[in-house]
Amino acid sequence: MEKSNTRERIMEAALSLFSIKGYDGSATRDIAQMAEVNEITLFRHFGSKENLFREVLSHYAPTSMLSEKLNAQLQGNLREDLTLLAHTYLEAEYKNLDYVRIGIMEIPRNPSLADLIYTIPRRLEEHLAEYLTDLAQQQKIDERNFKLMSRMFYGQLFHHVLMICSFKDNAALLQAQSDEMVDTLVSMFVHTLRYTENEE
Amino acid sequence: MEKSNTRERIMEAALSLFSIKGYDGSATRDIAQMAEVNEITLFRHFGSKENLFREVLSHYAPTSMLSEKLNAQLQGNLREDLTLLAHTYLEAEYKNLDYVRIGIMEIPRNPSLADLIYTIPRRLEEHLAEYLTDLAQQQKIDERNFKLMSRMFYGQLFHHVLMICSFKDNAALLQAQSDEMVDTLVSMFVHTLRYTENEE
DNA sequence: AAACGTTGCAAGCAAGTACTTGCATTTTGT
DNA sequence: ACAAAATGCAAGTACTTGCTTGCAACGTTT
Repeated sequence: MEKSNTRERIMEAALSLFSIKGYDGSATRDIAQMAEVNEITLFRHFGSKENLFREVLSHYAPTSMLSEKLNAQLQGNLREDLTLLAHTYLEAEYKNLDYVRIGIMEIPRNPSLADLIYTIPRRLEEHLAEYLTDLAQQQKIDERNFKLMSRMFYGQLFHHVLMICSFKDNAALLQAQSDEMVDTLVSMFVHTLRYTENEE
Repeated sequence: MEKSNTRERIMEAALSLFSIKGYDGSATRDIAQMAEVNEITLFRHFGSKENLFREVLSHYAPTSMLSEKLNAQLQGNLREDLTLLAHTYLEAEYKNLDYVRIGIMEIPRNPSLADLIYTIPRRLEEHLAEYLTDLAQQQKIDERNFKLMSRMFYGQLFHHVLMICSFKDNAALLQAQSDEMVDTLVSMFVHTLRYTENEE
């Protein structure tokens, strides 16, 4: 095996550099050096810097089968389910911090990136909206604008991830407060939807 | 009067270009051209591109006397006050979209920028936390972690602004939904804090 | 051993970058 | 009206950028 991990090393270096210095700020020479590879090898593999950028994005793109996986685990208890959703989302995004930052930086240069970054939240939003609609039909919660509330739910979580991206120094501190934030967020939803916390 | 608005024009052009193409992506030539000024004039005024960048940031930095202004207008009615705070904040940030975008893009290049962008939210967070603490002492609302809740309040609003930055196309649509979002956000706080909506 | 694909090296090109110099021209303040 | 300050123009410097060419070394497969 071992068949040349060169390509992989280049892409990892590119992901890392792009996320720090942005597309324009990252020189192909520096990417190659970071990957411990000759610059020419980079071009032989990817043809152009723009190609490398695109391949990196698509390779590290969030697969987002999340909603399918989640459906199986939801129990019907609003508080527990929302907590599960929140933690699952945060965990997924923590692994993608570099990717998220690249997206945010390069959106103006390539607007279609916006759709890519927000792929996960988007799908999860729809998923949550459907879940809430179900609960409403069972008359367990009040009727509301569930699309909006779902967007707000994941918006709050995304904002938390963004803060961790932005303040790398205090990131540990913010991450430590994640649990309390999730608790509060979930509580707000539970209260607002007037969910009665019974067994069933 | 009229004493040469050249400097001003250059800074406006720089603000605009930086927010679209980022620091590295913006050529001094293009900035000068956009300002309808010779490139040399730019250097005579600012010395270097880096200097120009810094001057633009400090010049368009949010002054943020907001909290002082707001204190006078708060009535003691939680729902109305939160609504006022939210709309005031959103209005202020809408005017600073370029500034916000620059900050987000260039944070990795200059981490101290993070503090700058979040100046407004930070101060408002403290302000809101104090306000809620007051209400709690008057036993009008339940005791909670008000620092955290304040951060979440403005975090939600900031996220909304960020969406408008990112999706320039649907910006109008998102802006139209601002009011409903604020209503829902405020309602969540009112419900969660068990505020009894009486006269006083 | 032969053939092949992968990588490295030295050198360089064309274009773009921030920034400078010297001089002419316009605008402004007094 | 005159001096001073602000701006424009042409040309150019020193550097970086993405990217290419030609050739040699290495490892794997057959």
